[in-house]
Amino acid sequence: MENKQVNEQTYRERVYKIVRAIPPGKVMTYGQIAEILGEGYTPRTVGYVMHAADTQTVPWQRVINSQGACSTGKMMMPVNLQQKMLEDEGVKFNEKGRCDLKIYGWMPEGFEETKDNEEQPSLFE
DNA sequence: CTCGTGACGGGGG
DNA sequence: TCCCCCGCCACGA
Repeated sequence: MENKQVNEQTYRERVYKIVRAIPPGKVMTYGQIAEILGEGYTPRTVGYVMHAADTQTVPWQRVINSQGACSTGKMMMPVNLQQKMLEDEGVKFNEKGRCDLKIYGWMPEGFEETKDNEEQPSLFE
């Protein structure tokens, strides 16, 4: 392709692509996404990117912080909105507004912590 | 070009 | 468990 813009996914779109792949009832953390995308990405920047996400085409509610809680705060809408949307998908939160990442946490195939397996380049890079 | 900001994370007390 | 501090990097002013 001569037009590089087409082939070159923008910094943000790489994040969105992963978010769109998260199945309902599952969640991912900012740090996890940053780690999958590799160098150049940090939890901070992933959050920044999510801030500008198109809420109509990206399941933004499935991205939460490493504590298992919604970090949306009160900046955009009722804090409960994100949590409520997730609960509607079957994610259970405790009184402190946290869910169990060991249960609801999700990762694209081929990334399962690579215990004794080598690192896989990634299907999202 | 520089500066500040932010949907974060992890370590330490 | 909670609170504080520091590092991280894209992006707008």
